Amino acid sequence: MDRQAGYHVKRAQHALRLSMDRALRDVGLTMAQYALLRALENQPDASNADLSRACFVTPQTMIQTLRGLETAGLVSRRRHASDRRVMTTTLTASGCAQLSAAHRVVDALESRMLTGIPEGDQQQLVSMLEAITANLAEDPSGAT
Amino acid sequence: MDRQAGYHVKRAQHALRLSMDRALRDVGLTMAQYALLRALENQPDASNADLSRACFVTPQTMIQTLRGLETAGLVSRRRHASDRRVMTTTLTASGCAQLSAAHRVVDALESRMLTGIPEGDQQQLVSMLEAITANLAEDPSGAT
DNA sequence: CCTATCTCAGAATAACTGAAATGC
DNA sequence: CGCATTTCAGTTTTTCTGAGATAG
Repeated sequence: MDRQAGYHVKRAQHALRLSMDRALRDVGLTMAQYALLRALENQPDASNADLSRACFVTPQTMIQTLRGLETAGLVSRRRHASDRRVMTTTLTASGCAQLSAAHRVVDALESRMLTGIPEGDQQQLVSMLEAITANLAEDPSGAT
Repeated sequence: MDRQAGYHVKRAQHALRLSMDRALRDVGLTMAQYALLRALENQPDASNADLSRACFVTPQTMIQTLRGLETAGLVSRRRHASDRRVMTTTLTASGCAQLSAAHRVVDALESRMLTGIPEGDQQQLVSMLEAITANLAEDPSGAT
């Protein structure tokens, strides 16, 4: 009867990813791009290092996404005022608009996803998922 | 306050995947190989087509995993008795042993993952994840 | 003839590791 | 000097799409 929860987490995430990919494609964004824009919304003027930490990818991976969005005109980058190592990133007007459009389709998807689950249960779901993530993060491989 | 549940599903699955990869590496299996072996345990003598459906990948993807396990001697394949198109796959003794070892580390991981979550809540978690998966599967793109 | 299965081959993806330049 | 940030370059991994052979 064991070995169920992990399977269902994977199943749910797989279904979510497929739906997200499809929904975001209509808006012209990939998952990685959307994640970046969301991170930037939460943390304006973030650096590449900030964004890669927020999205759990390496800076080398993040910068490719970043360049794609810069080329597309959704973000712009400039040198940090006081720390000249850093390139800060900001949403352009066009990027804001595209993010809003993405939010609409993602909110609709999230709403569909949670259909039939009472509000209180949804909060408990989030709590349990947070607990799972925290439990798994406790490194058992010995990084002191 | 919205757009939370999807994020947490992704976070949890990401943490789970990292932990699973590490745990299974000690046993000498990849996630894809473990998924295949589990599917085969649930459905002995499955065909490539069966396994690919069970694991939600294409037959072309599955056959590569299958060949890897065949070369490693964990599964063996032979022609189906009555339908000569089909190649059935079975666990070898070595495959059974390796799957058992994998079950041990995965069960331990699952147990760690669910630390502090009461039994009843765990069942509710599974129920909600099933609901989420079902809700997302309802195709809104117009396939009749 | 239509459908399902298996499999070869090539391509696109998405992430990684290594390494080097710059600045605090 | 040690550390953080950015970025170039190369690689690995995973999965996919296309195509074709075989069989029910």
